[in-house]
Amino acid sequence: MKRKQKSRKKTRTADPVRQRIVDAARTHFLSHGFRRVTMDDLAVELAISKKTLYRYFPSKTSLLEDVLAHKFATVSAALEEAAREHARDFSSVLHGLLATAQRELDEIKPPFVRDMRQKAPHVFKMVERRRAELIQRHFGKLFAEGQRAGRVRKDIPAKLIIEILLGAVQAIMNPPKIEELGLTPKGGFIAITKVVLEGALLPDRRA
Amino acid sequence: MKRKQKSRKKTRTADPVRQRIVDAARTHFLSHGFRRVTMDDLAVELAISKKTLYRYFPSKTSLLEDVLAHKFATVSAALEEAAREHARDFSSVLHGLLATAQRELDEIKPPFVRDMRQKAPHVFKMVERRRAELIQRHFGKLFAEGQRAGRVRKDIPAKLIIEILLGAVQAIMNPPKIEELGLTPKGGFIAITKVVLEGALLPDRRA
DNA sequence: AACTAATAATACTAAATTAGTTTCTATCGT
DNA sequence: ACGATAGAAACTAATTTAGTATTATTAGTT
Repeated sequence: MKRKQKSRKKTRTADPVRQRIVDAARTHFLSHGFRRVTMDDLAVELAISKKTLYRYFPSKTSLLEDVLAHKFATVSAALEEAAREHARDFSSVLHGLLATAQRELDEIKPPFVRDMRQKAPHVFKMVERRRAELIQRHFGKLFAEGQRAGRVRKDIPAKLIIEILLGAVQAIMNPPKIEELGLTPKGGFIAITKVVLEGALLPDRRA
Repeated sequence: MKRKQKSRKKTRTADPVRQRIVDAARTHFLSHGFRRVTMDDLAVELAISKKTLYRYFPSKTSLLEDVLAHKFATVSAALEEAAREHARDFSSVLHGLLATAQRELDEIKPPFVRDMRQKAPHVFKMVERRRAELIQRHFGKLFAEGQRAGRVRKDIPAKLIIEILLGAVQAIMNPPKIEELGLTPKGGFIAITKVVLEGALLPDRRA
């Protein structure tokens, strides 16, 4: 009898041990890749036994699935929160969304992407798809409104403008570049959004 | 006879392929650890065959040795250069040395240290020893002069003051903390050196 | 064209590592 | 004391990896 019958509604997400495992796995998977992180490593780092690890997750793969699900949920919530918090005007919301996206996406390092692309193409596709959905949902709405309000040019797909912004942020907002350019993190965002927005925005007709 | 003619004064170390290998290995070893970087990974990344890799280095261990030797040489040269460049006054030199040390030491991430400590204790000891030598050589001289000149208090070992400084830099000068504190990288250094120096320096008697 | 030297690509092997299981023992709340 | 849980460690089967050998290709030289 392996199954626990007592509390079947033991909320999957609220178990603190489970949460600790997912957190540690997320950190290491995303920064070092899936292959490179062993279950033994995780157990040692968490100071739990492998047995306990496997009590919470039947396999390494299932742990990865939970990590990804959790990560997407976190990012989506953070983007929503950012939009709500900065809901003053277009560029304010955009700024908040970009900063949040950068902060969250920065955790995903090349080794992880390489691992997924190479050894789990279906997972890779899924990640790409969900990334696109997230962008569409959180940025797309903003830009669609901007276009309706005549604040954003319509001759270039909003999706493309968004990717240009994200690409610029990804390229600039890393420590060496920041230092090289003598910026603060905040200053970097301001500069990027200023540059791209003043290229992307139509002249304000209210003036 | 076919021979490289480009720089004859460096015939021993100037092989560009060898240099590329050491560079890539350094980056990956120091950031992900020794275990987690495979020779196949390196070969693929460098777009060379394993055969070529093993033509330049007889074993993975020998590659590690070269990486470490090269790293120490680089750090030492960078510190010398920093001291020369900022050779105006005590705090200017110190500032330059700290910034350089931070930049160079930041490449060495926990997984590498863990690997060395766990699987190659003698290498770990060697690294620690050479680190201490470097610090002694580059910082020690500066502080000894400072003490002779009556600019640095003598009742606390210079070595300890230096480690306090380095510890503070290590603790503060990472992106999350920098952002959390709303600093620029440069501003962080200025704040740290100011705080610690004004605690470490005797009042200037010329006034 | 033939020769030489270097290398990419690939396949291979022996050794090491790892995902997942099992056994044994200790702890803890009831 | 009981029953469930967890740590520690040994274990196994499957995978991975360091290092080697083979072959084919390229480029320069004679």
